Amino acid sequence: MLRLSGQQAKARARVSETILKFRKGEIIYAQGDPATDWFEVVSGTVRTCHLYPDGHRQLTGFFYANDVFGIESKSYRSSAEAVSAVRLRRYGCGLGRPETPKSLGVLHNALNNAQACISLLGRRTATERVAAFLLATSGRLGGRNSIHLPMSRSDIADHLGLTIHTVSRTLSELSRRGLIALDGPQSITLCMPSALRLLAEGGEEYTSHPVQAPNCLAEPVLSYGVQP
Amino acid sequence: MLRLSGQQAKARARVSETILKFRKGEIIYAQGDPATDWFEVVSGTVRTCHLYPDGHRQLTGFFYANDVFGIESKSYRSSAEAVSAVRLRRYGCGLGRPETPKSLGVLHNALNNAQACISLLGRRTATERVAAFLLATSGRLGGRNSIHLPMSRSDIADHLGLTIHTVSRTLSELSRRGLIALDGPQSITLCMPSALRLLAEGGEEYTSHPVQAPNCLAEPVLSYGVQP
DNA sequence: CGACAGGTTGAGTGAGCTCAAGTCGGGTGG
DNA sequence: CCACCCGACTTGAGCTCACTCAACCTGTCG
Repeated sequence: MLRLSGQQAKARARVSETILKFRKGEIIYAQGDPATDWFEVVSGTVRTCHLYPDGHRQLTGFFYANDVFGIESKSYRSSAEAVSAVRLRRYGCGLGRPETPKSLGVLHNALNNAQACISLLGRRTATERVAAFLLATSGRLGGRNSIHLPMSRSDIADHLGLTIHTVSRTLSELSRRGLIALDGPQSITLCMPSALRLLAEGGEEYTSHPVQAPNCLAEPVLSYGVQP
Repeated sequence: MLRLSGQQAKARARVSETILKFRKGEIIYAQGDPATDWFEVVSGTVRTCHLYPDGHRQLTGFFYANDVFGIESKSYRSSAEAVSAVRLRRYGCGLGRPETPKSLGVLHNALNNAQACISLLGRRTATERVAAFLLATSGRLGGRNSIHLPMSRSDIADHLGLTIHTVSRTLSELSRRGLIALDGPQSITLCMPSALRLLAEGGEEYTSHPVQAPNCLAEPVLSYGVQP
Protein backbone atom coordinates (compact mmCIF):
# COMPACT_ATOMS: atom_id res chain seq x y z
CA MET A 1 0.00 0.00 0.00
CA LEU A 2 0.93 3.58 -0.46
CA ARG A 3 3.29 2.35 -3.13
CA LEU A 4 3.49 4.40 -6.28
CA SER A 5 4.16 2.74 -9.60
CA GLY A 6 7.46 3.60 -11.16
CA GLN A 7 5.61 5.66 -13.72
CA GLN A 8 3.72 7.69 -11.12
CA ALA A 9 6.87 8.23 -9.12
CA LYS A 10 8.68 9.48 -12.19
CA ALA A 11 5.87 11.85 -13.10
CA ARG A 12 5.90 13.31 -9.62
CA ALA A 13 9.65 13.68 -9.61
CA ARG A 14 9.31 16.13 -12.47
CA VAL A 15 7.06 18.32 -10.36
CA SER A 16 9.52 18.67 -7.52
CA GLU A 17 13.13 17.55 -7.59
CA THR A 18 13.95 18.67 -4.07
CA ILE A 19 15.12 15.82 -1.89
CA LEU A 20 14.79 16.40 1.83
CA LYS A 21 17.02 14.54 4.23
CA PHE A 22 16.37 13.69 7.86
CA ARG A 23 18.49 11.84 10.36
CA LYS A 24 17.25 9.06 12.62
CA GLY A 25 14.81 10.44 15.17
CA GLU A 26 14.30 13.82 13.51
CA ILE A 27 10.80 15.24 13.25
CA ILE A 28 9.47 15.83 9.74
CA TYR A 29 6.36 17.65 10.86
CA ALA A 30 4.58 18.00 14.18
CA GLN A 31 1.08 17.02 15.21
CA GLY A 32 -1.14 20.07 14.80
CA ASP A 33 0.95 21.77 12.10
CA PRO A 34 -1.07 23.03 9.09
CA ALA A 35 -1.15 20.17 6.58
CA THR A 36 0.29 21.98 3.57
CA ASP A 37 2.42 19.21 2.10
CA TRP A 38 2.59 15.48 1.67
CA PHE A 39 5.67 13.35 1.21
CA GLU A 40 7.02 10.38 -0.64
CA VAL A 41 9.72 8.22 0.90
CA VAL A 42 12.77 7.87 -1.35
CA SER A 43 14.75 5.79 1.12
CA GLY A 44 14.59 4.96 4.81
CA THR A 45 11.61 4.52 7.11
CA VAL A 46 9.14 7.02 8.56
CA ARG A 47 6.61 6.65 11.38
CA THR A 48 3.53 8.78 12.00
CA CYS A 49 2.65 9.28 15.69
CA HIS A 50 -0.48 10.54 17.33
CA LEU A 51 0.02 11.78 20.90
CA TYR A 52 -2.84 11.61 23.35
CA PRO A 53 -3.25 14.27 26.03
CA ASP A 54 -2.16 11.78 28.69
CA GLY A 55 1.19 11.38 26.95
CA HIS A 56 0.63 7.95 25.49
CA ARG A 57 1.52 7.44 21.87
CA GLN A 58 -0.28 5.73 18.98
CA LEU A 59 1.77 5.08 15.84
CA THR A 60 -0.60 5.28 12.89
CA GLY A 61 1.75 3.92 10.28
CA PHE A 62 5.22 2.99 9.05
CA PHE A 63 6.28 4.16 5.61
CA TYR A 64 9.03 2.69 3.46
CA ALA A 65 10.54 3.53 0.07
CA ASN A 66 7.89 4.70 -2.44
CA ASP A 67 5.21 5.02 0.24
CA VAL A 68 3.50 8.36 0.71
CA PHE A 69 2.31 9.98 3.93
CA GLY A 70 1.09 13.28 5.30
CA ILE A 71 -2.16 13.43 3.38
CA GLU A 72 -4.58 15.20 5.72
CA SER A 73 -7.37 17.72 5.48
CA LYS A 74 -6.44 20.76 7.54
CA SER A 75 -3.76 20.12 10.13
CA TYR A 76 -1.64 17.05 10.74
CA ARG A 77 -3.40 14.68 13.10
CA SER A 78 -0.14 12.81 13.66
CA SER A 79 3.46 13.95 13.65
CA ALA A 80 5.94 12.28 11.29
CA GLU A 81 9.40 11.21 12.40
CA ALA A 82 12.38 9.52 10.80
CA VAL A 83 12.81 5.97 12.08
CA SER A 84 16.10 5.66 10.26
CA ALA A 85 18.01 8.12 8.08
CA VAL A 86 15.47 9.18 5.46
CA ARG A 87 15.33 10.90 2.09
CA LEU A 88 11.98 12.37 1.07
CA ARG A 89 10.34 14.09 -1.84
CA ARG A 90 7.85 16.78 -0.86
CA TYR A 91 4.66 17.73 -2.71
CA GLY A 92 2.70 20.86 -1.91
CA CYS A 93 -1.03 20.58 -1.58
CA GLY A 94 -1.30 24.27 -2.28
CA LEU A 95 -3.92 24.73 0.40
CA GLY A 96 -6.04 27.17 -1.57
CA ARG A 97 -6.05 25.77 -5.09
CA PRO A 98 -8.01 22.64 -5.93
CA GLU A 99 -5.96 19.47 -6.01
CA THR A 100 -5.46 17.63 -9.25
CA PRO A 101 -7.33 14.38 -9.88
CA LYS A 102 -3.89 12.73 -9.60
CA SER A 103 -4.15 13.08 -5.83
CA LEU A 104 -7.12 10.73 -5.76
CA GLY A 105 -4.84 7.75 -5.90
CA VAL A 106 -2.75 9.17 -3.12
CA LEU A 107 -5.84 9.75 -0.98
CA HIS A 108 -6.94 6.19 -1.56
CA ASN A 109 -3.52 5.07 -0.42
CA ALA A 110 -3.80 7.09 2.76
CA LEU A 111 -7.22 5.56 3.36
CA ASN A 112 -5.81 2.08 2.88
CA ASN A 113 -3.08 2.81 5.38
CA ALA A 114 -5.60 3.95 7.98
CA GLN A 115 -7.68 0.83 7.40
CA ALA A 116 -4.62 -1.37 7.73
CA CYS A 117 -4.00 0.26 11.11
CA ILE A 118 -7.59 -0.45 12.16
CA SER A 119 -7.11 -4.01 10.99
CA LEU A 120 -4.19 -4.41 13.41
CA LEU A 121 -5.88 -2.71 16.36
CA GLY A 122 -9.09 -4.64 15.72
CA ARG A 123 -7.41 -7.93 16.63
CA ARG A 124 -7.84 -8.97 20.20
CA THR A 125 -4.77 -10.75 21.50
CA ALA A 126 -1.11 -9.78 21.51
CA THR A 127 -0.19 -12.85 19.47
CA GLU A 128 -2.73 -12.01 16.77
CA ARG A 129 -1.51 -8.43 16.50
CA VAL A 130 2.17 -9.29 16.43
CA ALA A 131 1.66 -12.06 13.87
CA ALA A 132 -0.43 -9.76 11.67
CA PHE A 133 2.16 -7.02 11.99
CA LEU A 134 5.00 -9.32 10.97
CA LEU A 135 3.06 -10.57 7.96
CA ALA A 136 2.04 -7.06 6.92
CA THR A 137 5.59 -5.77 7.28
CA SER A 138 7.01 -8.71 5.36
CA GLY A 139 4.46 -8.05 2.62
CA ARG A 140 5.35 -4.39 2.40
CA LEU A 141 9.06 -5.03 2.37
CA GLY A 142 8.86 -7.21 -0.71
CA GLY A 143 7.34 -10.44 0.50
CA ARG A 144 10.60 -12.00 1.58
CA ASN A 145 10.58 -14.26 4.61
CA SER A 146 13.68 -12.63 6.04
CA ILE A 147 12.92 -9.08 7.10
CA HIS A 148 14.88 -6.30 8.72
CA LEU A 149 12.75 -4.29 11.15
CA PRO A 150 14.02 -0.72 11.13
CA MET A 151 11.90 0.30 14.12
CA SER A 152 12.41 -0.35 17.83
CA ARG A 153 10.28 -2.59 20.05
CA SER A 154 8.85 0.58 21.52
CA ASP A 155 7.64 1.69 18.08
CA ILE A 156 6.06 -1.70 17.42
CA ALA A 157 4.39 -1.64 20.82
CA ASP A 158 2.90 1.82 20.28
CA HIS A 159 1.73 0.76 16.83
CA LEU A 160 -0.05 -2.35 18.11
CA GLY A 161 -1.39 -0.85 21.33
CA LEU A 162 0.80 -3.11 23.50
CA THR A 163 3.83 -2.62 25.76
CA ILE A 164 7.41 -3.35 24.74
CA HIS A 165 7.40 -6.17 27.27
CA THR A 166 4.45 -7.89 25.67
CA VAL A 167 5.90 -7.43 22.18
CA SER A 168 9.23 -8.84 23.29
CA ARG A 169 7.61 -11.76 25.11
CA THR A 170 5.38 -12.55 22.15
CA LEU A 171 8.29 -12.53 19.71
CA SER A 172 10.26 -14.80 22.03
CA GLU A 173 7.27 -17.12 22.30
CA LEU A 174 6.86 -17.26 18.50
CA SER A 175 10.57 -17.97 18.19
CA ARG A 176 10.34 -20.71 20.84
CA ARG A 177 7.51 -22.29 18.86
CA GLY A 178 9.65 -22.20 15.74
CA LEU A 179 7.34 -19.91 13.77
CA ILE A 180 9.98 -17.21 13.45
CA ALA A 181 13.72 -16.95 13.98
CA LEU A 182 15.37 -13.97 15.67
CA ASP A 183 18.83 -12.96 14.44
CA GLY A 184 19.29 -10.02 16.71
CA PRO A 185 16.42 -7.70 17.66
CA GLN A 186 15.99 -6.14 14.21
CA SER A 187 16.35 -9.16 11.97
CA ILE A 188 13.49 -11.64 11.84
CA THR A 189 12.84 -14.64 9.63
CA LEU A 190 9.32 -15.91 9.13
CA CYS A 191 9.84 -19.65 9.20
CA MET A 192 6.20 -20.67 8.93
CA PRO A 193 4.18 -17.82 7.40
CA SER A 194 1.04 -19.88 6.99
CA ALA A 195 1.07 -20.81 10.67
CA LEU A 196 1.56 -17.12 11.46
CA ARG A 197 -1.42 -16.36 9.28
CA LEU A 198 -3.49 -18.80 11.27
CA LEU A 199 -2.42 -17.09 14.49
CA ALA A 200 -3.17 -13.65 13.06
CA GLU A 201 -6.66 -14.80 12.21
CA GLY A 202 -7.36 -16.05 15.69
CA GLY A 203 -6.64 -19.72 15.06
CA GLU A 204 -4.78 -20.11 18.33
CA GLU A 205 -5.23 -23.87 18.17
CA TYR A 206 -2.12 -24.27 16.06
CA THR A 207 0.01 -26.06 18.66
CA SER A 208 2.80 -26.86 16.18
CA HIS A 209 5.46 -29.49 16.50
CA PRO A 210 7.28 -29.01 19.79
CA VAL A 211 10.02 -26.49 19.07
CA GLN A 212 11.77 -28.20 16.20
CA ALA A 213 15.05 -26.58 15.31
CA PRO A 214 14.65 -23.45 13.19
CA ASN A 215 14.82 -25.27 9.91
CA CYS A 216 13.04 -22.50 8.06
CA LEU A 217 12.32 -24.22 4.78
CA ALA A 218 11.20 -20.99 3.23
CA GLU A 219 7.48 -21.49 3.03
CA PRO A 220 6.45 -18.71 0.63
CA VAL A 221 4.83 -15.69 2.26
CA LEU A 222 1.62 -14.81 0.49
CA SER A 223 2.28 -11.08 0.75
CA TYR A 224 -0.30 -10.47 3.45
CA GLY A 225 -0.84 -7.18 1.65
CA VAL A 226 -2.65 -4.22 3.01
CA GLN A 227 -5.31 -4.29 0.36
CA PRO A 228 -7.80 -6.94 1.34
CA MET B 1 -17.47 14.41 9.95
CA LEU B 2 -18.63 12.95 6.73
CA ARG B 3 -21.23 15.66 6.75
CA LEU B 4 -22.00 17.39 3.49
CA SER B 5 -22.93 21.03 3.39
CA GLY B 6 -26.49 21.73 2.31
CA GLN B 7 -25.14 23.05 -0.95
CA GLN B 8 -23.09 19.94 -1.68
CA ALA B 9 -25.99 17.70 -0.78
CA LYS B 10 -28.27 19.58 -3.11
CA ALA B 11 -25.79 19.42 -5.98
CA ARG B 12 -25.49 15.69 -5.51
CA ALA B 13 -29.23 15.23 -5.34
CA ARG B 14 -29.44 16.47 -8.88
CA VAL B 15 -27.07 13.75 -10.02
CA SER B 16 -29.14 10.92 -8.64
CA GLU B 17 -32.63 11.22 -7.24
CA THR B 18 -33.04 7.57 -6.41
CA ILE B 19 -33.70 6.98 -2.74
CA LEU B 20 -32.91 3.49 -1.49
CA LYS B 21 -34.66 2.15 1.57
CA PHE B 22 -33.46 -0.52 3.97
CA ARG B 23 -35.09 -1.97 7.04
CA LYS B 24 -33.36 -2.45 10.36
CA GLY B 25 -30.68 -5.14 10.08
CA GLU B 26 -30.66 -5.32 6.29
CA ILE B 27 -27.35 -5.51 4.47
CA ILE B 28 -26.55 -2.64 2.11
CA TYR B 29 -23.46 -4.25 0.66
CA ALA B 30 -21.28 -7.13 1.74
CA GLN B 31 -17.60 -7.28 2.60
CA GLY B 32 -15.69 -8.23 -0.52
CA ASP B 33 -18.24 -6.90 -3.02
CA PRO B 34 -16.74 -4.75 -5.78
CA ALA B 35 -16.81 -1.15 -4.53
CA THR B 36 -18.75 0.45 -7.36
CA ASP B 37 -20.86 2.93 -5.40
CA TRP B 38 -20.79 5.11 -2.35
CA PHE B 39 -23.77 6.30 -0.32
CA GLU B 40 -25.14 9.26 1.54
CA VAL B 41 -27.45 8.76 4.51
CA VAL B 42 -30.73 10.62 4.11
CA SER B 43 -32.20 9.35 7.37
CA GLY B 44 -31.48 6.58 9.83
CA THR B 45 -28.20 5.04 10.94
CA VAL B 46 -25.74 2.75 9.14
CA ARG B 47 -22.84 0.70 10.48
CA THR B 48 -19.86 -0.63 8.54
CA CYS B 49 -18.55 -3.99 9.77
CA HIS B 50 -15.33 -5.80 9.06
CA LEU B 51 -15.45 -9.53 9.75
CA TYR B 52 -12.28 -11.37 10.71
CA PRO B 53 -11.75 -14.97 9.64
CA ASP B 54 -12.29 -16.16 13.21
CA GLY B 55 -15.79 -14.66 13.16
CA HIS B 56 -15.15 -11.69 15.37
CA ARG B 57 -16.46 -8.35 14.18
CA GLN B 58 -14.94 -4.88 14.04
CA LEU B 59 -17.33 -2.00 13.36
CA THR B 60 -15.40 0.66 11.48
CA GLY B 61 -17.98 3.41 11.70
CA PHE B 62 -21.50 4.64 12.37
CA PHE B 63 -23.10 6.95 9.85
CA TYR B 64 -26.01 9.31 10.43
CA ALA B 65 -28.03 11.73 8.29
CA ASN B 66 -25.84 13.54 5.71
CA ASP B 67 -22.86 11.28 6.38
CA VAL B 68 -21.32 9.38 3.49
CA PHE B 69 -19.83 5.89 3.49
CA GLY B 70 -18.69 3.17 1.12
CA ILE B 71 -15.73 5.03 -0.36
CA GLU B 72 -13.16 2.33 -1.08
CA SER B 73 -10.61 1.51 -3.75
CA LYS B 74 -11.46 -1.84 -5.27
CA SER B 75 -13.74 -4.00 -3.13
CA TYR B 76 -15.51 -3.17 0.10
CA ARG B 77 -13.27 -3.92 3.07
CA SER B 78 -16.31 -3.73 5.37
CA SER B 79 -19.93 -4.60 4.84
CA ALA B 80 -22.58 -1.93 5.48
CA GLU B 81 -25.78 -2.66 7.39
CA ALA B 82 -28.83 -0.69 8.47
CA VAL B 83 -28.80 -0.09 12.23
CA SER B 84 -32.30 1.37 12.04
CA ALA B 85 -34.66 1.91 9.10
CA VAL B 86 -32.57 3.85 6.61
CA ARG B 87 -33.01 5.95 3.48
CA LEU B 88 -29.95 6.38 1.28
CA ARG B 89 -28.84 8.18 -1.83
CA ARG B 90 -26.45 6.22 -4.02
CA TYR B 91 -23.61 7.62 -6.12
CA GLY B 92 -21.78 5.56 -8.71
CA CYS B 93 -18.02 5.71 -8.78
CA GLY B 94 -18.10 4.54 -12.37
CA LEU B 95 -15.20 2.19 -11.83
CA GLY B 96 -13.49 2.91 -15.13
CA ARG B 97 -13.85 6.63 -15.63
CA PRO B 98 -11.85 9.08 -13.53
CA GLU B 99 -13.68 10.55 -10.58
CA THR B 100 -14.51 14.22 -10.49
CA PRO B 101 -12.51 16.53 -8.21
CA LYS B 102 -15.73 16.78 -6.16
CA SER B 103 -14.99 13.35 -4.75
CA LEU B 104 -11.88 14.66 -3.06
CA GLY B 105 -13.92 16.07 -0.21
CA VAL B 106 -15.71 12.77 0.13
CA LEU B 107 -12.42 10.88 0.25
CA HIS B 108 -11.14 13.23 2.92
CA ASN B 109 -14.27 12.50 4.90
CA ALA B 110 -13.72 8.79 4.62
CA LEU B 111 -10.15 9.27 5.79
CA ASN B 112 -11.34 11.30 8.76
CA ASN B 113 -13.76 8.56 9.68
CA ALA B 114 -11.01 5.95 9.62
CA GLN B 115 -8.78 8.15 11.76
CA ALA B 116 -11.60 8.71 14.24
CA CYS B 117 -11.90 4.93 14.52
CA ILE B 118 -8.16 4.65 15.18
CA SER B 119 -8.51 7.38 17.76
CA LEU B 120 -11.04 5.26 19.66
CA LEU B 121 -9.11 2.01 19.39
CA GLY B 122 -5.89 3.78 20.34
CA ARG B 123 -7.18 4.48 23.84
CA ARG B 124 -6.17 1.94 26.40
CA THR B 125 -8.93 1.44 28.96
CA ALA B 126 -12.60 0.65 28.60
CA THR B 127 -13.57 3.86 30.40
CA GLU B 128 -11.49 6.00 28.05
CA ARG B 129 -13.01 4.35 24.98
CA VAL B 130 -16.59 4.54 26.16
CA ALA B 131 -16.22 8.16 27.27
CA ALA B 132 -14.63 9.11 23.95
CA PHE B 133 -17.36 7.27 22.06
CA LEU B 134 -20.13 9.05 23.94
CA LEU B 135 -18.55 12.44 23.32
CA ALA B 136 -17.93 11.69 19.65
CA THR B 137 -21.49 10.45 19.18
CA SER B 138 -22.94 13.44 20.99
CA GLY B 139 -20.86 15.72 18.78
CA ARG B 140 -22.03 14.03 15.61
CA LEU B 141 -25.66 14.05 16.63
CA GLY B 142 -25.71 17.80 17.01
CA GLY B 143 -23.79 18.46 20.21
CA ARG B 144 -26.76 18.06 22.52
CA ASN B 145 -26.14 16.51 25.92
CA SER B 146 -29.11 14.21 25.59
CA ILE B 147 -28.49 11.61 22.94
CA HIS B 148 -30.43 8.68 21.54
CA LEU B 149 -28.14 5.77 20.69
CA PRO B 150 -29.64 3.92 17.74
CA MET B 151 -27.21 1.00 18.01
CA SER B 152 -27.16 -1.93 20.41
CA ARG B 153 -24.59 -2.58 23.13
CA SER B 154 -23.23 -5.29 20.91
CA ASP B 155 -22.59 -2.75 18.15
CA ILE B 156 -20.85 -0.39 20.56
CA ALA B 157 -18.73 -3.23 21.93
CA ASP B 158 -17.61 -4.34 18.47
CA HIS B 159 -16.83 -0.74 17.59
CA LEU B 160 -14.66 -0.18 20.67
CA GLY B 161 -13.02 -3.58 20.75
CA LEU B 162 -14.71 -4.56 24.03
CA THR B 163 -17.44 -7.01 25.07
CA ILE B 164 -21.05 -6.03 25.68
CA HIS B 165 -20.47 -6.86 29.33
CA THR B 166 -17.66 -4.37 29.70
CA VAL B 167 -19.59 -1.69 27.80
CA SER B 168 -22.62 -2.24 30.00
CA ARG B 169 -20.57 -2.25 33.18
CA THR B 170 -18.70 0.90 32.16
CA LEU B 171 -21.91 2.77 31.37
CA SER B 172 -23.37 1.70 34.71
CA GLU B 173 -20.21 2.87 36.45
CA LEU B 174 -20.32 6.27 34.70
CA SER B 175 -23.97 6.56 35.67
CA ARG B 176 -23.16 5.64 39.28
CA ARG B 177 -20.53 8.38 39.33
CA GLY B 178 -23.08 10.86 38.03
CA LEU B 179 -21.26 11.62 34.78
CA ILE B 180 -24.10 10.35 32.65
CA ALA B 181 -27.76 9.44 33.18
CA LEU B 182 -29.36 6.38 31.61
CA ASP B 183 -33.03 6.67 30.61
CA GLY B 184 -33.39 3.21 29.17
CA PRO B 185 -30.61 1.50 27.26
CA GLN B 186 -30.77 3.76 24.19
CA SER B 187 -31.22 7.15 25.80
CA ILE B 188 -28.22 8.71 27.52
CA THR B 189 -27.66 12.15 28.95
CA LEU B 190 -24.14 13.51 29.37
CA CYS B 191 -24.38 15.26 32.71
CA MET B 192 -20.75 16.30 32.97
CA PRO B 193 -19.18 16.40 29.49
CA SER B 194 -15.98 18.06 30.67
CA ALA B 195 -15.42 15.31 33.23
CA LEU B 196 -16.07 12.76 30.49
CA ARG B 197 -13.50 14.52 28.37
CA LEU B 198 -10.98 14.17 31.18
CA LEU B 199 -11.73 10.46 31.37
CA ALA B 200 -11.44 10.06 27.61
CA GLU B 201 -8.01 11.66 27.72
CA GLY B 202 -6.74 9.33 30.40
CA GLY B 203 -7.31 11.63 33.35
CA GLU B 204 -8.68 8.82 35.47
CA GLU B 205 -7.98 10.82 38.61
CA TYR B 206 -11.30 12.60 38.36
CA THR B 207 -12.93 11.05 41.40
CA SER B 208 -15.98 13.36 41.24
CA HIS B 209 -18.34 14.21 44.04
CA PRO B 210 -19.70 10.99 45.51
CA VAL B 211 -22.69 10.12 43.38
CA GLN B 212 -24.68 13.30 43.64
CA ALA B 213 -28.19 13.02 42.27
CA PRO B 214 -28.38 13.33 38.47
CA ASN B 215 -28.86 17.06 38.47
CA CYS B 216 -27.55 17.40 34.94
CA LEU B 217 -27.18 21.14 34.69
CA ALA B 218 -26.48 20.97 31.00
CA GLU B 219 -22.80 21.69 30.87
CA PRO B 220 -22.28 22.45 27.18
CA VAL B 221 -20.65 19.68 25.17
CA LEU B 222 -17.78 21.00 23.09
CA SER B 223 -18.65 18.88 20.06
CA TYR B 224 -15.79 16.41 20.45
CA GLY B 225 -15.72 16.44 16.67
CA VAL B 226 -13.88 13.99 14.51
CA GLN B 227 -11.63 16.59 13.02
CA PRO B 228 -8.87 17.36 15.51
C1' DC C 1 36.33 0.62 32.48
C1' DG C 2 31.62 2.56 33.63
C1' DA C 3 27.45 4.65 31.82
C1' DC C 4 23.69 4.14 29.12
C1' DA C 5 20.08 2.73 25.86
C1' DG C 6 17.56 -1.03 24.05
C1' DG C 7 16.04 -5.47 24.76
C1' DT C 8 14.71 -9.66 27.44
C1' DT C 9 12.72 -12.07 31.22
C1' DG C 10 10.46 -13.04 35.83
C1' DA C 11 6.81 -12.19 39.56
C1' DG C 12 2.75 -10.20 40.92
C1' DT C 13 -1.40 -7.39 39.94
C1' DG C 14 -5.54 -5.98 37.84
C1' DA C 15 -8.68 -4.77 33.96
C1' DG C 16 -11.46 -6.97 30.98
C1' DC C 17 -12.98 -11.60 29.34
C1' DT C 18 -15.72 -15.89 30.14
C1' DC C 19 -19.32 -18.26 32.18
C1' DA C 20 -23.57 -18.01 34.30
C1' DA C 21 -27.70 -15.91 36.43
C1' DG C 22 -31.05 -12.71 36.60
C1' DT C 23 -33.95 -8.64 34.91
C1' DC C 24 -36.78 -6.16 31.80
C1' DG C 25 -39.89 -5.20 27.91
C1' DG C 26 -42.31 -6.55 23.84
C1' DG C 27 -44.61 -9.84 21.19
C1' DT C 28 -47.51 -13.99 20.60
C1' DG C 29 -50.88 -17.30 21.62
C1' DG C 30 -54.02 -19.69 24.60
C1' DC D 1 -55.97 -11.00 30.44
C1' DC D 2 -52.26 -13.76 31.60
C1' DA D 3 -48.62 -17.15 30.54
C1' DC D 4 -44.94 -17.77 27.93
C1' DC D 5 -41.04 -16.84 25.15
C1' DC D 6 -37.46 -14.30 23.25
C1' DG D 7 -33.96 -10.89 22.66
C1' DA D 8 -31.43 -7.16 24.71
C1' DC D 9 -29.44 -5.68 28.69
C1' DT D 10 -27.44 -5.97 33.40
C1' DT D 11 -24.84 -7.95 37.02
C1' DG D 12 -21.98 -11.28 39.70
C1' DA D 13 -17.87 -14.64 40.27
C1' DG D 14 -13.79 -16.39 38.74
C1' DC D 15 -10.01 -16.57 35.51
C1' DT D 16 -6.55 -14.99 32.19
C1' DC D 17 -3.83 -12.20 29.55
C1' DA D 18 -1.42 -8.15 29.29
C1' DC D 19 0.32 -4.50 32.27
C1' DT D 20 3.43 -2.93 36.08
C1' DC D 21 7.46 -3.24 38.57
C1' DA D 22 11.92 -4.85 38.74
C1' DA D 23 16.01 -7.23 37.60
C1' DC D 24 19.24 -8.54 34.28
C1' DC D 25 21.64 -8.93 29.81
C1' DT D 26 23.99 -7.07 25.73
C1' DG D 27 26.20 -3.94 22.77
C1' DT D 28 27.83 0.84 22.10
C1' DC D 29 30.05 4.95 23.24
C1' DG D 30 32.80 8.07 25.82
